[in-house]
Amino acid sequence: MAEDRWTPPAVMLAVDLVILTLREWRLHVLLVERGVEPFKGALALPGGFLQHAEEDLTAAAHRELAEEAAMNVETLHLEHLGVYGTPGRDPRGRVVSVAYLAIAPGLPEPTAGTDAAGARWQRVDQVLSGDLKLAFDHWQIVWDGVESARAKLERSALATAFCGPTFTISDLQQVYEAVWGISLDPRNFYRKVQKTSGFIVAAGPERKVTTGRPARLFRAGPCKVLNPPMVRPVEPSNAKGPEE
Amino acid sequence: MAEDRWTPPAVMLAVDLVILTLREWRLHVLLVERGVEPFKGALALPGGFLQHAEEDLTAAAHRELAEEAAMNVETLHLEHLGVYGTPGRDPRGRVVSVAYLAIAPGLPEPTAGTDAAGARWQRVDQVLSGDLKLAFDHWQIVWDGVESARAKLERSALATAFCGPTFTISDLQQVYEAVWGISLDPRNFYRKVQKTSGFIVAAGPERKVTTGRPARLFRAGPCKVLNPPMVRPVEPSNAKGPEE
DNA sequence: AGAATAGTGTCTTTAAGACACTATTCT
DNA sequence: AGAATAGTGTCTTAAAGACACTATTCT
Repeated sequence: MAEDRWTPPAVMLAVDLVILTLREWRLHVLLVERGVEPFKGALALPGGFLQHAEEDLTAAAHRELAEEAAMNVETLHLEHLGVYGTPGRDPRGRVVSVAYLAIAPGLPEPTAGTDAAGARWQRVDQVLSGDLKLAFDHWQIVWDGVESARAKLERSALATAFCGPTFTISDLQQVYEAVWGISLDPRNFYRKVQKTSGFIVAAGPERKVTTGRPARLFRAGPCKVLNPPMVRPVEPSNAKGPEE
Repeated sequence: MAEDRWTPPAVMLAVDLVILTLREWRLHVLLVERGVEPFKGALALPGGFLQHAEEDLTAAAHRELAEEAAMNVETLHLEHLGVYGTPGRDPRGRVVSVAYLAIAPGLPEPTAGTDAAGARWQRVDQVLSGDLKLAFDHWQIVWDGVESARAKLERSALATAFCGPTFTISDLQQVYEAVWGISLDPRNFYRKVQKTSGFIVAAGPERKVTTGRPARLFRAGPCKVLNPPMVRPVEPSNAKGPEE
């Protein structure tokens, strides 16, 4: 350990991206078909190695997104999700991957980039159920990303980011229902979001193009932290201890 | 980008450890005095480079803890805290550091290890206030670790882990007060913890060695997730949006 | 008129916040 | 007796859960 002139071992550093969006009221994740070995042809998260030793991690993440999915979304807010570095997770050697999470409204249809044979949106439920197999440990990364997104809806005003610039209250409710995978009472939901000051603000008396009574439109409000938080109904397990 | 035989750049990977404990009802963090350049002599978090390319990250974290603080705490549960990889954060080159967080009850007094001139507990408030300067970006890492610990107290039964095997309710209250840095109403606290099923369980009719009425002892219960969570009083800022 | 969707009101229950009092040990 | 700490009870208020009804547009 205290050898002279010892230099630390080098590892390969990669970034992986969990990009979540809502399409047809279902949560989707951006996946690419790998164009190179290993796992050539398999589905995987967009991502890749750092390009040079001084590249910033988030810069690498944005670059990979552009390269593999031709998505030049500079405004996309990437957030640290976790580190995946178990030895043996990548057959090419020791690869430590830093995962980032982004959540956004209807993103454009991606197109194939240089390193991937194709990029497309896949339903998250099909990934998590195992119907779609992913390369490496990417199933775990997607799981962690979805869990993180679900938790964020509780305390942050993130749900509005899933909608367009303006939206109706039932649009917003459908975001919660799609991400949480449950259904909510519309009456209690209306009350809750309207009394959470700064969550949503009216966006003019516009109307909407459907049958039935037209809905009022809203925009995201200035309040970014929901207090009190939205409550996610608890699944029966572990709500009560097995005491008594 | 699509060069043949291109190999990714190597980076140096380090681990850093935020070990939090409670001593004299104040939150303390384990710091070492650096024995080598850079920042020789300065205070820093325990941590260091991976030893070999196949070392597991958590294994490296435990090894550094043993080396730098002579703390062989195999049972210590380390949890991923974040990644700190801004280019330039380490004068030796591109170093990406993975930070881990551990929270534990009265840990032993550390002793100096091989790579550090000394290891000791420092009060977290003195670090966060800037009275104690830390090497690298370790101030930020400590901040993130403390924030994470504060948030964990809300939804998890972690606070019991700060106490010994048995504890009184006011012991537990003091954990919350020390970590959150506020004071709580003992009557409401009693009610809350007692009605949170599975949080604490009675540990016999034992008594305690102080003046005044002896207190009942409890042990940590089986319930790991607090539902509903403990509520942390909100600081006045951002509780309300600036609307209306 | 009737279908379809939007929006509001009320009652109940749970739990937090703010209080004051009783209980048990010690010297 | 009095000091010191432990523990309980009550009232009020905020907010979630569970309901049924009214409102506005379309065909």
